[in-house]
Amino acid sequence: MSTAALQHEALPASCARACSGCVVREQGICQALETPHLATLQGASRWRTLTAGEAFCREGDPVDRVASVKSGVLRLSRLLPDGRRHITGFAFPGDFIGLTLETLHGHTAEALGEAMLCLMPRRQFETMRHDFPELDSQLYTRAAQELVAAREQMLSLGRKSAVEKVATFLLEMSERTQQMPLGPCRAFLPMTRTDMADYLGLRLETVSRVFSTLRGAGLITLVTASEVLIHLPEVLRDYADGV
Amino acid sequence: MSTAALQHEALPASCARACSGCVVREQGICQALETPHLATLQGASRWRTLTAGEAFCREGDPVDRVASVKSGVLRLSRLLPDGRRHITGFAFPGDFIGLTLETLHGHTAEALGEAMLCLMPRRQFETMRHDFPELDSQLYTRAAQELVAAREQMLSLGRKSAVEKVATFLLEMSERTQQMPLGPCRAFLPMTRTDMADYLGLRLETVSRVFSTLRGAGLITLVTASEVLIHLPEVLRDYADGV
DNA sequence: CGATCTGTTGAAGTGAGTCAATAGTGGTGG
DNA sequence: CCACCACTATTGACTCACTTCAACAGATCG
Repeated sequence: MSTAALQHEALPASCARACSGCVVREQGICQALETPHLATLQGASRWRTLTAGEAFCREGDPVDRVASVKSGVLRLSRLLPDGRRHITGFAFPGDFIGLTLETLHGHTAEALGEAMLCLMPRRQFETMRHDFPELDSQLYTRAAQELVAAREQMLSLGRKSAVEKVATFLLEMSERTQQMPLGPCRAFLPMTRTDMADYLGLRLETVSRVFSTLRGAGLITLVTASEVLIHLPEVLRDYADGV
Repeated sequence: MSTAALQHEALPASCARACSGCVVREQGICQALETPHLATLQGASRWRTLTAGEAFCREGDPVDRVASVKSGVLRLSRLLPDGRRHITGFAFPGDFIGLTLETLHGHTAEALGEAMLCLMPRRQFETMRHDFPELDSQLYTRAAQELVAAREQMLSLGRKSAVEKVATFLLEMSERTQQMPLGPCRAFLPMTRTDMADYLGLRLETVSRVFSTLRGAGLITLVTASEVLIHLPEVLRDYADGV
């Protein structure tokens, strides 16, 4: 995944529309389709750009389109009646929205910055699943991965301290956004402190305090509020596991 | 699901072994297979009885068999290095173990009481997935459901109070174990207070205190420590959602 | 350059945790 | 049949990690 895709720098116009040249072709669920079938996919899909904060869907909306993230990042959230919010996850380029087969959206999906989606009507999605059974195999694999990630997050939410949660989160974000495997480990944080808090089951002040603690311990440096250098990933890993 | 299956009363010998007469045929993933294919399934699968506390697999074990729960209940848990435990979920009759396609088990699966599993070697499972693509469709559907449940649990772990967590849990257990839709709502709790606590991100003392609170509020009665009558399910629902 | 949003830090409060004592419950064998 | 033991659940008193409330500091932008 490129920094360009993450931060939604304009995609080259030359590859626009063509599924064969799609920037997330390798990561997307559409990778399951043989090249000859891409024409079908291409005919069924449309692009849409979301501005910062704009919602692709809201909790309770009927699911009439599924989507693949081409660039940018979305936050997936749920609300309790009194307004408490929980962020279930973040959708990065290559991630698929609509995996859960619900008829009503279980989550609100909002763009953190500018983002681009590749959309397909749900009806057409179901038709393609029917016509190309290899899609279900791909969707299953993806759902299984999401399930593993969800359970990892449950462990964090249920049994980890604030420091452990934030350390875990930084390593997770570093894995999902890193483009330079060598050199100092870097994490790009496209979300606010409130978003992180709602993802980790903490308050924004607590997240901020933990950042300061980790900074004080020499484990990280905040280049900007949304970019972190991880100096000692192994030690941070120990923090994350409570060692 | 019958009380017999939940509590693992002996299954009738007459239907033993035959997939066509399997007690969880309607719930299991094998429902995707047409009756003529059941012979293949039957040849590949074996039964195994677990005694109370016995493990089907431990975290880190290689996944060399997948399993379908025929009777009894299993707890699926993970450990942090210092011994803190989190229970990710409970597997009831009809549930499938091995959905996540990992090569190493991410969880320990232990029987709460006596339990019976229908086992299949992983290799054979992969062969069947290849030979019968409709299985992947079924597995995908199941994984999608599990994902929805996992995200619901994340909301609970991340943003709900102790009372809300326990109320949510009681309603969930009532749904999964109830056999009498009419009359007073009943929940069977085959796990200990410690198990509930490790599932909800609480301590066993807190779970116990919340039970007393709900009892005091007239919402529930504890018939035994592991059987609850829910007198006012709608009010309990409000408690669960923090209303 | 002021307005607004986001992030940081401090001081005080609280929900759940910890430690500890007691009370049920179920199984075993004398 | 009941006395005993081991295990599980309940309840109380005290503590603490995280929250809440509040003030302030940076960043971003029209």
